[in-house]
Amino acid sequence: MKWVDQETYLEIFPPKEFNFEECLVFLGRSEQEVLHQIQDKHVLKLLKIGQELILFKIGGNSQILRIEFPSEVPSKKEREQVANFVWEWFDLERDLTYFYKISQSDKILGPIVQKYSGLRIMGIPDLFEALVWAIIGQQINLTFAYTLKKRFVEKFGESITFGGKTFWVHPTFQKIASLEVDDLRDLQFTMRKAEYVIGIAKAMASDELSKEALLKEQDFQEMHKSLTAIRGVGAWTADYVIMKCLHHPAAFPIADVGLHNALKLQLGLDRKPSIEEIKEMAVNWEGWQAYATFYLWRSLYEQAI
DNA sequence: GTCCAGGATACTG
DNA sequence: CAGTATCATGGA
Repeated sequence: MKWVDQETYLEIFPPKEFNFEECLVFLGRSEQEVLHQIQDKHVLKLLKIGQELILFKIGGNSQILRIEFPSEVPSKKEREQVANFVWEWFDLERDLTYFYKISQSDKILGPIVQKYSGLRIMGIPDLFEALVWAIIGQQINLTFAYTLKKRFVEKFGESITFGGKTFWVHPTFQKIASLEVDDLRDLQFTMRKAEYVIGIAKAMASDELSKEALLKEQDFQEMHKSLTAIRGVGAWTADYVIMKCLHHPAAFPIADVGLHNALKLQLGLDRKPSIEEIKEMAVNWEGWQAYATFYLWRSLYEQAI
């Protein structure tokens, strides 16, 4: 991680192939997002480190990210954790050279990689948050998924209010582990989704499930197997979490409806491609399926504007 | 009113 | 073991 602690603010130096504005576009895709806010080309986010709630604001360009603390400057140790979080959130450890190289000769990826050059997979570093978001999003439209997430966060998360705006952190698994199914059904979770989310919270509270343990597995197949062993986590959810939280670039949520729609649009098809057809399109994406998927999602978002 | 949503599981034959 | 029903609600 390349960064400098300037005491009252931080500077982070991303690798090449980075475009802050492209990342901002993705972060700003929903009006209903509650876990960060976009204001005047800056992102504001609240993070809980230990017992402290830390509000920070990111601005920048392709060369540098500058992180400020509008409310209160945290301790040196906390500042380092904020820098670590941002580094992971923007997937800055990843070298995209090879992805861009294989994209050049790819009919599908070529145009979109050029168009959205510098976009990085915006992650969900918190495992519980990643799993909950994936489960909420199963088989419902994204607008409704955001509505459910907002209710969930505002009911069980923590917040601070600063400058007339309220900032939220995602509920902890410790808190959700103590809930009953009806607590989530009240928010219009389905019975099954309520059970899945509470079950996962309990597994994490008892340390049967943790990000550290999953990352130690090192092998993509093993991670996938461990995740799909969890009730409520099928292949799509496992790939989504491996992509957004465990940062494995070969994760491929191939059954994703958004992916299907993006491919249909890019190729001008009159129907969505089949799984088999997608496998053929993706032969040259080997090792980079997660980035291919993320860029295709990005192409879909622009269409919605 | 109809169809489909960033799927997964339980049930059925 | 493969196909089918069910979940539950919103948006187009």
